[in-house]
Amino acid sequence: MSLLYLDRSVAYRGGVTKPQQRRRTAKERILLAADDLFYSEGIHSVGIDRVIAHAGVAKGSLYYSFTGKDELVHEYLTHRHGKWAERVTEGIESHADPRARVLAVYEVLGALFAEPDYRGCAFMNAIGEAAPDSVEARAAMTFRSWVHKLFLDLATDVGSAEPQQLADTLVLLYDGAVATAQMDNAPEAARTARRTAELILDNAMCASVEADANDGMPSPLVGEVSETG
Amino acid sequence: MSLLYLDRSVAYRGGVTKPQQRRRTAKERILLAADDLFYSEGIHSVGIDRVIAHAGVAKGSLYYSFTGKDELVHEYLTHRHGKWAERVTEGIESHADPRARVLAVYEVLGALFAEPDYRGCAFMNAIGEAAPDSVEARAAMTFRSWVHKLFLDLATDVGSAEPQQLADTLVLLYDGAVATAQMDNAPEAARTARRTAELILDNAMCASVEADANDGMPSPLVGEVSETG
DNA sequence: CATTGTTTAGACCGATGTGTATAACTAACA
DNA sequence: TGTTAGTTATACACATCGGTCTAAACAATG
Repeated sequence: MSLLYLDRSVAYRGGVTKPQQRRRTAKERILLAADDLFYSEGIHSVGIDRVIAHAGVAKGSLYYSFTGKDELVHEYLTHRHGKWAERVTEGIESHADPRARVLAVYEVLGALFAEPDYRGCAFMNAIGEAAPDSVEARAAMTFRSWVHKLFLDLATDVGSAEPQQLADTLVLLYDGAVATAQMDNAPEAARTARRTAELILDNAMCASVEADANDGMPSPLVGEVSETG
Repeated sequence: MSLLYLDRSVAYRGGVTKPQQRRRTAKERILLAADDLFYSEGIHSVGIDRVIAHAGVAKGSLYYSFTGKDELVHEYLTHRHGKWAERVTEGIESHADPRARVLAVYEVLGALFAEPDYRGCAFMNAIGEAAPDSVEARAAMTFRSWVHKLFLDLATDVGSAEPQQLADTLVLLYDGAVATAQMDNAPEAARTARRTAELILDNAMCASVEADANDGMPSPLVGEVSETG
């Protein structure tokens, strides 16, 4: 099939002036295909034969570009992480008010949930089918660190008295929205999370004011709760 | 190995007077092994050879008791559903006050998260690695219906003005706790969820009172929120 | 005792899994 | 022009997958 190669030659040269038009590298196409299939069907459910078929690429190209499926999985997850972080950051940076910046995260979530092929958090899904010390688990840990830092920074900027506690709650609302949206196919979970976040923010502010006024007396929000477990 | 059969004969007879001591049926042991392995390592990651080895049972016994892996997966999930529903119901029924009954769910969650082998929601994990129209997806739908009915009933009993909206939020907190606890290995997520639920309940009650007082004016909780997605 | 339902061990099947090997071709570049 | 990196097609090795089959042993019951 010299036609394919002709196509490719055009693509390679075009990269200098119009990089977005060039034919994708085999590695890129493999990663795109893996992203598509792993996310929509699960990592263990998709064999490399499916991946290369979907990418329109020879098996040799996969093992030329990646050491094996593990590395492909790792790059799939880091790719997901990067794209999502970029998207969330964009949403946050479009607002100046600290409170609006917090709520922006749930609005980005809402947009994500509305996408027809939304199938939950890639890291959550990956962890659910992987061993504790796997590539998936490690990538998920990195992702979670990012999530926590994100919300802790936002909670700090918002001026909460207990930024860590506020951040924990915001993370919980984030995870809840993600999980509910997936399991119930319910994009409106983002709204529910956002609405609850507003309530939490109001109360966190209120609590800090109360704490100032009450001279250190623990507010209801901060007070210890009896837990059975 | 006649020893094995001797063992089994003792077990079978003992069933009448001391049913808890009898040797388990092959089917029971298979289901237990499947429950253990599927939950801790994922369904696709565990082959039937692993299951029968873990159960200490011959392969023929599996296909004598189940039509195939699909049926085993189905029974694994319905078994999980039943056990969890029982546990939650117990926790709820130990309280009379409607508000305490709601919070009891998050206390049961806290106890679950504290178990050393907690690895998230079996249905969430199953869905994450399964096709949209699979056995897993169907079992998950049934489970989710139960979850929603649970919280809608609780929200109604608590006397909220908008029980459906309250229920949606409680479900989101439930899912958030489950997901956060798994991904961060953070059992304290149950507390965070419980604390937030208390806040929501206060506000829901407050809102209904306000609604009565304000003669139909929408309270902040009920008001529409601008959503981007 | 004979029957019936349950369980075992193990051989076996075809399909699919990841990964390797080879030989040829293309494209870019020195 | 020759070299090298990237890519293709294909065959193959080897393990594991879900599942079938058989022959035999055991257990409970009538």
